Amino acid sequence: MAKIGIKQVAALSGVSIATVSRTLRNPEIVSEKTRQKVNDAVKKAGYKPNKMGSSLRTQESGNIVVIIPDVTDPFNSGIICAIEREAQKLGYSVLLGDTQNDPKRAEQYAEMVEYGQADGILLFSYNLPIDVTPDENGQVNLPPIVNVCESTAYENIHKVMVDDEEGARKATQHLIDLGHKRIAVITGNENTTTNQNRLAGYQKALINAGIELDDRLIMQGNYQIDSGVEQTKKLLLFKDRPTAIFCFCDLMAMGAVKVLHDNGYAVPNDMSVIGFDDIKFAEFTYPAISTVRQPVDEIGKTCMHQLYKLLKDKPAEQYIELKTDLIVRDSTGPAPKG
Amino acid sequence: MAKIGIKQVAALSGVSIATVSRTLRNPEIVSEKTRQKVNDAVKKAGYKPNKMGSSLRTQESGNIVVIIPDVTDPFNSGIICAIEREAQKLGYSVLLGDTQNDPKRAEQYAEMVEYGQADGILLFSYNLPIDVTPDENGQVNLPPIVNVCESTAYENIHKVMVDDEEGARKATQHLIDLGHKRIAVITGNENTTTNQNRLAGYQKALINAGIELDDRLIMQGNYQIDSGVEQTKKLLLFKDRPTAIFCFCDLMAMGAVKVLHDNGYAVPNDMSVIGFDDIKFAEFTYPAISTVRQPVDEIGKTCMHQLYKLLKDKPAEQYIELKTDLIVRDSTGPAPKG
DNA sequence: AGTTTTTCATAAAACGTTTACATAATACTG
DNA sequence: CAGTATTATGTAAACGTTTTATGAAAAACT
Repeated sequence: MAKIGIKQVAALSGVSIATVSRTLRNPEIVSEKTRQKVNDAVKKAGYKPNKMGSSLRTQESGNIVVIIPDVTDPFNSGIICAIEREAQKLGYSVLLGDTQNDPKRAEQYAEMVEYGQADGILLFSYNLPIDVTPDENGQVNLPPIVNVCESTAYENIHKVMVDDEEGARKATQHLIDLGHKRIAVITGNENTTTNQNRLAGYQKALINAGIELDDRLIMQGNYQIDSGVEQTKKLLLFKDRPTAIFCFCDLMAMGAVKVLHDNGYAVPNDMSVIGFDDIKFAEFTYPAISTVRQPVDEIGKTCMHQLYKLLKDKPAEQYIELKTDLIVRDSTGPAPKG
Repeated sequence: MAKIGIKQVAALSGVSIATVSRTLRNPEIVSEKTRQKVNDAVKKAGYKPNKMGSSLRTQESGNIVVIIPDVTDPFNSGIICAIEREAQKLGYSVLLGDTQNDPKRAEQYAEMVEYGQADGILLFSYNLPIDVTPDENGQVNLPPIVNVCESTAYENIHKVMVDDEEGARKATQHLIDLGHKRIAVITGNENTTTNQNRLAGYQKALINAGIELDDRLIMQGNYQIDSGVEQTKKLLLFKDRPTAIFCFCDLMAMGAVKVLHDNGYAVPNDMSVIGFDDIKFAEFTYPAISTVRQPVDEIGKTCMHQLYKLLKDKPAEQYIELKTDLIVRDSTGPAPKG
């Protein structure tokens, strides 16, 4: 069984290969009659246009690569899922670029566009895996790339962000409203912009409420569940324990709740816990975790659309900021008396 | 700035393009001297070989597509992560094929190899998205594909499976050993092979222990967390409640534990719960969930290696079965007296 | 009928590689 | 040193498309 390419289809339908190609890509410019013939032949032969051939010719791979630290994180996998759905609608395939937090790997993935393996990049990271030193003409030539959630220092790049500061402010305010005064945080990785913004939001809320900042209540986590566990343990050792813990992601909140339970604390009666992200299972833990919802589907959809515009040389907003929602569930409650 | 291709590098280093290509792909067959020249030119020009060009010529995309129902499931994302790591080592990129449980999409992803967009398939599904009706010569020509975890009915295909039956048997036996007699299960999607095998394991363990089967204790779940919630609620309505629940995945176990807590049951004192998979956060819930560990990294690694063999026309084992481990944590305990 | 316009199809030239084959250069043999 | 084996390079033909000229045929005007 000889391999069937466009040539075979052309022969079968008695037209030139150019006509076959046109029938498939620009049906409207070929006459009804020949279109029919060609389509029949395509179907009969079971012709599948070779992607590499067309990619080579059009100089478009039809792929995008999403560079993300860890697919295993439920927040990330939620985003990826949303992206993929949207990418497919727009005719793109997604290459997975799980970096495992390794900048080297991020660079390798980013290079995919230089190699023509991908047309654009969706970047979830605060460090830029591409070179932005200007060339002799002072021009930086960026690949189509949109920076999502985590912001790189490089300004001149399209971004889709979440209002982390406001989100954190709302969470903190929620705790304050419940009467909490000693509110600890377990942060994410120190250098991430999400972390910095959330921290700012937390501090602003406290200041705003006239609560003195206490750096001892700022525990350094890393967005991973174990750090939620570790840091909570440390907090419990304090003589003047906090009455509430704001974790910068739900995963750490899960870890916190776990430690609290393990040590006989009731949540929220003895200690309130609030997370961030609203991952899928936040509502299925016990108690259901109060959190700040990030609009995962919207993030995925938006960043893919932004990238699409760049890919198609259409104008795209330089900066888009999405809003969060405070989701109050059962892990936050009034501050214990005394 | 003209685009730099192999031609420019050839010109720059004063050799033919063939030599450049050889220097890059088969350095050993080109003389030390010219190799030097070429490599210098490559570096100076910042040459990045175009993937589409080479793919077209070699008829290899260098991509594999992993077809999986839902990246958002922590078990799945764990696997994907493992696969990706291994794929990279072997020089392959991974295209994400999240089907959202839609067979249509699975077929589309599978077609990627017909279109030359991917070289092989890693399939996590019990229905086959490719056509296996024999041609005129009675031959089926399969793409390079390995079927993982979930088994399709089609025998003549390479598989990497987990011993689900034994895993389920061990879990059930563990409960039996703790004195439980009324052991409910919350199953996965009815048609999946994993589900059938786990069910078989459960039943065999019971029979083996001389415990009468009670179909009312078999609750139909779907591997999603909400179904753990729903089905557990139903179980609690029974006059003769079970004393233990075996959930066919950890997610459903989380749901079960949640419902139990919400309704005032202590786990494991009033009711034991055991899961399956050992997803990353199983140990961080409260109580930490006892479960049957699937060797996620090994699964990912093994199936990728198997696929690699197929891709390189090397002999590959038709069937590989990996073992599970019983992980006893805190959600299972002795059956309540009386 | 002759001219212009429109529509449709073709031939051929890319796209950027790799590689079979041919040739040139070098090393080895007796 | 001629003759042969070996090694290193170059030439040119693929790989499977899309698309730009280009031309032929058909349709629409004088």
